[in-house]
Amino acid sequence: MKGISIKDIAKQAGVSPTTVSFVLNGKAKEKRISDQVSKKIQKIAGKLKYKPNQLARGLRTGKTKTIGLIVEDIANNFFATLAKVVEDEADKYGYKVLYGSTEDNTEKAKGLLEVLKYRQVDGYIITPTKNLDKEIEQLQGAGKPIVLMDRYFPQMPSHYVVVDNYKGAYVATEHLTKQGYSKIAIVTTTSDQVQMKDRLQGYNDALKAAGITPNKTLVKKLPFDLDREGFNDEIKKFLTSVKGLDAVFFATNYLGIYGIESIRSLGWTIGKEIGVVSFDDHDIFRLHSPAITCVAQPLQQIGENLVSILMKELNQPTTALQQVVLPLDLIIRPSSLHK
Amino acid sequence: MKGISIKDIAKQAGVSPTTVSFVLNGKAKEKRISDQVSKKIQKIAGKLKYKPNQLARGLRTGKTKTIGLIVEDIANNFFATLAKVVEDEADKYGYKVLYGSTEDNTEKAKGLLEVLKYRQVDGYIITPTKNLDKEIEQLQGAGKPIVLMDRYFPQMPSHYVVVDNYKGAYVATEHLTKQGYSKIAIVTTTSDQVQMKDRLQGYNDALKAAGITPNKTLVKKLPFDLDREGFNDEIKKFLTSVKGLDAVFFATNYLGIYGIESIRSLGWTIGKEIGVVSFDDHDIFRLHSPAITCVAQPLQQIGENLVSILMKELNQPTTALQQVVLPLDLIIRPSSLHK
DNA sequence: GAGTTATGCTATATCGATTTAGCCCAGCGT
DNA sequence: ACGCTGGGCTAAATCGATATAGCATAACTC
Repeated sequence: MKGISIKDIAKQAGVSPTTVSFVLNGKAKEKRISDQVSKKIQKIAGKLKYKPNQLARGLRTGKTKTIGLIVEDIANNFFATLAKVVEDEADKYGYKVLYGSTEDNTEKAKGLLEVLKYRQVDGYIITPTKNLDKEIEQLQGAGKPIVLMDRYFPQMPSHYVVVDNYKGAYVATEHLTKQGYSKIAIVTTTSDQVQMKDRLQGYNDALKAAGITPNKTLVKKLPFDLDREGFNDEIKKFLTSVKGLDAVFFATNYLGIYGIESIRSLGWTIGKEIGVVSFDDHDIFRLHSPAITCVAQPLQQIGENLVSILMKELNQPTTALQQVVLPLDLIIRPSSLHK
Repeated sequence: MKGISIKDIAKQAGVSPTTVSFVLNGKAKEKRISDQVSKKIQKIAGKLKYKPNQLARGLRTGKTKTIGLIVEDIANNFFATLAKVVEDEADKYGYKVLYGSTEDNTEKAKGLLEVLKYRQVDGYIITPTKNLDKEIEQLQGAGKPIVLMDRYFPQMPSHYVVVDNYKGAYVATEHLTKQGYSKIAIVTTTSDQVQMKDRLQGYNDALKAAGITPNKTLVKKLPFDLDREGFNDEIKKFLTSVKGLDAVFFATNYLGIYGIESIRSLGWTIGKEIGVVSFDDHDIFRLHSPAITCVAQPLQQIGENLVSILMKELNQPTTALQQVVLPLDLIIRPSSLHK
């Protein structure tokens, strides 16, 4: 039970494998194969349910019809949902997806790139970790299409699809100031990559615009690799250390989730004693009591853009960089309204 | 920049590609290659960072070191987390994973199997949809190792890893009865696959054991393909239609999530007016106020078992069926304590 | 009717690895 | 000196598809 090959069809049709290949690749006209033979081959191929062996084809053509998707953490709701969008979109073009999670670890990311490379994926969608620019440039140099997501390297030209992190954070913070909150903290990551920098900058600028002077003691940066308890401990320690704190902005969805948990275990009432806003939407934020205000990312759009750019590059590489910055939505909920 | 091939190494070492292949595949001794040559080849391969082209190797050997993972919905927390475990475990054996979501749709599942088949994956981990048994049997007949997860076909022999759904549902329901709830509804899916049947059976039997007669008007079955609004409408309609209802058991995590949302939009207080228990744990259940009692699945264990069984079958196919039923944990939280 | 062009198809090399069959040489026995 | 054994290595076939070069035969030109 090894599957039908092009030879089987050739034999049945009484022609050469070459002819079969031409016909099945739509080159019948171009290669001057008669309609008669052409139809006969089509019919036999249909009857035998012939599917070309992708390995053989890939070996010969160098195209595997596979794309590599590298995310931070596939178990995270944001990336999982995005992965599904990417998978669905890629499928429309006949591409399959190989995934991998970096856990925000550059060594793991390098390993993933290595594996995907020798599996000959045609193109990459990458959520880069810090310092991954060297490897990415190498791949680009090798002519592999790459689209970055969620973040990019400002000093390195590349295609990317990101969201307007600066404005998202600005609007979220501005919303808090307008609600009357004035001692507003931010809990963010230690990452100094562009997306987090922008969010911090948006937060700072919104404060200034409201006449509030940003204060370093109101900024807490946490590493990615803590466990749940670690996050909760750090957040609690931080929140209790700030005197007069009346609101917090969590800069990622997982920080928001840990943040809620921490605040609750401190016995504080969200929306009363402390205003809360988080980056990224999540079922939890919608269902929490009170529901949590957030800056939602347009997942469907991000995924569509990623795949469509990659496909364009796969089919007709251009020199023009495609850089998409999508707008964010502030979804206002009770967690930030009761000052 | 096409990557190093075995020929490049052969040329540099002044030997034939055959020799290189033998050495790099650990057959040096067996094929009587001298230590001298062997070491030289190793060294050159290391220096050039040689990675075998998986396509070529796959074409020749029929092994792609890739497994196909078919889940119900990769965007669902349960499957996403499991996917990550599977990915990590598979990686330990040098395998990569190709994913796909069925959306509980048999046609989509068939399509996925088709694609994975002609991508020559070595083995499959499948969350089967209804009526997928024919296709699965065919694959088994073709000698492809398959491990089913989450559910299986009772009439069809196969390897599988599932949880003790019957007992899980039994314990959850029993817990409710012990807390004094007596009019206990269940919201489950229309699926008549074994996992849902078992859960329903566990629910029914626990009621009987508590001296309560199961009542069909307390059972609501919903299809998979509703949207959020559809689920909420149906659940609300159902819950309000039952007179004297004092508790609900939601048979999957997404039903639990929609259920919470529905109950809240009805203005009922969970844990007071209505007891709630759900299958599967989820951050939402932990963080909800009140937190939701649930039957948690051992994700790590499930993933480890799936991969280890598959690897065993890949390396030394046996006739012995490996069927693992893992125990579940009832995590008691306030949503079911205040009768 | 010799030379040219078009038509319709095929033989063969190729992608990069693995695998089978077997060559060549040295050493040994008799 | 002849045959035999075993050590050390390689040529060539193979996996399945695609790409290149080219071979017949028919048709057309003048």
